[in-house]
Amino acid sequence: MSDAREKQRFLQLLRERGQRVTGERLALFDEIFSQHGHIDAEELLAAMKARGLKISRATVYRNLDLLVACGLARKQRLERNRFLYEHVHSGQQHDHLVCTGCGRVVEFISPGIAALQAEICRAHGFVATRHTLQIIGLCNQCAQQQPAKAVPGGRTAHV
Amino acid sequence: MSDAREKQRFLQLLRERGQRVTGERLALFDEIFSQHGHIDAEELLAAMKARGLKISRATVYRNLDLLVACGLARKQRLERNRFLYEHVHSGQQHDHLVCTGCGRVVEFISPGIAALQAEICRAHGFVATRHTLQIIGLCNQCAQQQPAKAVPGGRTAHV
DNA sequence: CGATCTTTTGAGACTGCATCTCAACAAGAT
DNA sequence: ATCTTGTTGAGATGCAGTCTCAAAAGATCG
Repeated sequence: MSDAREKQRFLQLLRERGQRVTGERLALFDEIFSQHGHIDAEELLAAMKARGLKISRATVYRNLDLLVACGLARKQRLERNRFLYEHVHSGQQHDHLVCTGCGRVVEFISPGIAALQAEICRAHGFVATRHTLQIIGLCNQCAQQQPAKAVPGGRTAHV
Repeated sequence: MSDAREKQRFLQLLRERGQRVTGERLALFDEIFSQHGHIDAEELLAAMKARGLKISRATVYRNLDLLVACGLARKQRLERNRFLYEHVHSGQQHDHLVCTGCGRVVEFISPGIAALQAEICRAHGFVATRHTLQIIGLCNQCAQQQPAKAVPGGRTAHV
């Protein structure tokens, strides 16, 4: 766990901002940094309650936003109706492959795409603060299970 | 207006699917194809009501999804809490620069990025059906108005 | 054209995620 | 220990989107 470093930074940022170090904040920090990947606010809330912590929904949402504001977490809207949060590791911004079959989310990093993005911004005089890139489709396994991916025709569900 | 061609296609698709050609569907089609850019469902509903059409929220949502299923429109989740819809022009998939200052959305196309994405999918054995790429930041004008973009520090709003 | 069958619509209830409210609480300063 | 002020919790509220079901309107056929 090299989270200690991040935690120090968190405490420091709180002090700089004149904000308080509360049990809830530390617990939330621990929870999100113990997660290996992405998690949404409701899951986080449930996980914390499951391990006996008393914390309210409002506090979870508030402090997730706080972590984001501190640059310690990232908030992304993926498919469907939810934000996903993930703790920031080493400042590397990455992008996502989202499988519509199993819901799995795989990260990837592409310096080439990043470079092209920078170029596009330059061309438009646009000052980027961040970006989100998701490639939606089927992962290896799911693609094999549904080989004949017919046109979503007929009177079947409107996805 | 080269929408006539698209409209024929829409009518044809409806028949193929055994679905009905209703006044509401045609009206919605006209509305979204008369829009030059992106629009969300609520705006669309409001716009249609404003011009005296009687149509319900449920119908708007249902038929937007239908247009998407027909490949005539695209649905994207951008920032904040809304889906944006846009009619598909010439099948060109494009990406978006989203200005947090004025809310403007500018489209761009980058074959280079598309190629890199394809490569990434290949490397992961991922079968992509689509993607969304947004670059969030400040457009030319807004960037000049807020030159000293300080760190979002202090006790100001948690964005 | 009118009867019939089936899809579609509309109004409003409902859902789920997220935010807001405000009194009670607790962290940090003195 | 006390005081000040940021923070919390419970529930209300907001909002986008979905669902329900009876009524209305396409399509089909005689």
